[in-house]
Amino acid sequence: MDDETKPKGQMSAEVRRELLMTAALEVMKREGVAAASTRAICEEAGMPHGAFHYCFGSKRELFAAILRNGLDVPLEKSWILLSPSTHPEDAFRILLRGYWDDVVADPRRELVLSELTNHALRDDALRGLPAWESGLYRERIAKHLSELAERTGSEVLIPHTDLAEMILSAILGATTSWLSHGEDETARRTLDHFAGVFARFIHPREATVAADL
Amino acid sequence: MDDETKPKGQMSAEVRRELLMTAALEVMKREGVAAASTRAICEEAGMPHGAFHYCFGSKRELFAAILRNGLDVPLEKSWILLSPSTHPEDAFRILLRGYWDDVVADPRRELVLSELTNHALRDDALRGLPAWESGLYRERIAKHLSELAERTGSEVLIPHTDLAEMILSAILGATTSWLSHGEDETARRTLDHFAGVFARFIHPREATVAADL
DNA sequence: GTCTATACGTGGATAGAC
DNA sequence: GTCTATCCACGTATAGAC
Repeated sequence: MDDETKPKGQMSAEVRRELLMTAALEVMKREGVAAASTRAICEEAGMPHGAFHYCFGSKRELFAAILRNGLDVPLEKSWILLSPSTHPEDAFRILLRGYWDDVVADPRRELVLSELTNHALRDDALRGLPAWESGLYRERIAKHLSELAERTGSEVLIPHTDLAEMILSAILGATTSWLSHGEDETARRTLDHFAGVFARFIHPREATVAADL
Repeated sequence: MDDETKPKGQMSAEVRRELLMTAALEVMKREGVAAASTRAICEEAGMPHGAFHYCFGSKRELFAAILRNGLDVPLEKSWILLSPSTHPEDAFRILLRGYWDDVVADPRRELVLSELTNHALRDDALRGLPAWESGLYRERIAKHLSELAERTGSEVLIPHTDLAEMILSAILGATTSWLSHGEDETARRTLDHFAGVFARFIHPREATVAADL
């Protein structure tokens, strides 16, 4: 039962940091980022309040750790679902629906993501993290677009990063809007519309060109 | 100079409420919603702290008043710019660029809008306001779409509210993404791409149909 | 390393003087 | 109506006992 060699309820600061981070996210989802005080987080983690400050130098460090860890892995899973034979028309629909499944599976998470991003943007020491994360996602999507185009022998009509940013914006916007109005069906329909739109940016390459191989 | 009949620095509670609301927005833009304490707001407005609680019963009431007042008037101005002869192709570009001009004219405002919405979503007494505002905007856009279609003798290929929601999502998403990465050119390009996309949902009606009139 | 106790500031809200 | 003084809960962070 005891996978630690330490005598009592002792555990490495490393483990404690993990516990505090997950506890923090739990509190944030339940009561909001503003309510996630160091006291509330420690209580959630079952630790005394004093534990906090020998795991993290300050609350800001905890925020930085959470943001750096990456909160969501948008789309990453769903790209894998695409088989080489998948039509671009269907590809984006599968992709956005996969994303939406993740959202409805844990809706509060999206609100936390927005709150955390806003929080970071207001803090000089954290302001860089949203930009970094945003760029990371865009690059990933752009890379997947290249692979998709190559696999299906198609070409993307605009720069890959442009389409990636559009996809990111559409996802983000539909989700944000849904947080406000709460209409599941509307969000689903909006994403489906966008899927159709994005597919039109993927154009099958001429057969004659393919023959060059 | 004195447009008040009251003897001293006296002013109606009505006026004070207005002053507090604008002061609150000022503080929020400068330091964030979280930093907008009743004390900070009163200081900004040049009032003593005690003034707050005979203008608003609670801080929540101030938030409700601000949210109900409507923070942004998205697109509303720009629709007017469209002349009857404007091609749908150009219409959306004019529209989204007009929106973006407003954003860059006062960038902090968008961050505040996001913060305020998140705040409201966490408060049982305020949760309804974002939904109400969201629905209002969608309706307005849908109405303008109808007018645009009628004026140009075109038809919209999907339900007007569907396209309205897409426009709203695209705007919201592009703005939110821009708040993170801060790249003005990227945002502008993204919105232009979306403008082109939306135009394809507007289809000129058959000349033969128009002849029916 | 671990945790208790505490320091110190700030928040929203109110009582009561003017 | 207007404002001062104050209450009390809660925030981050630290000092120091174990």
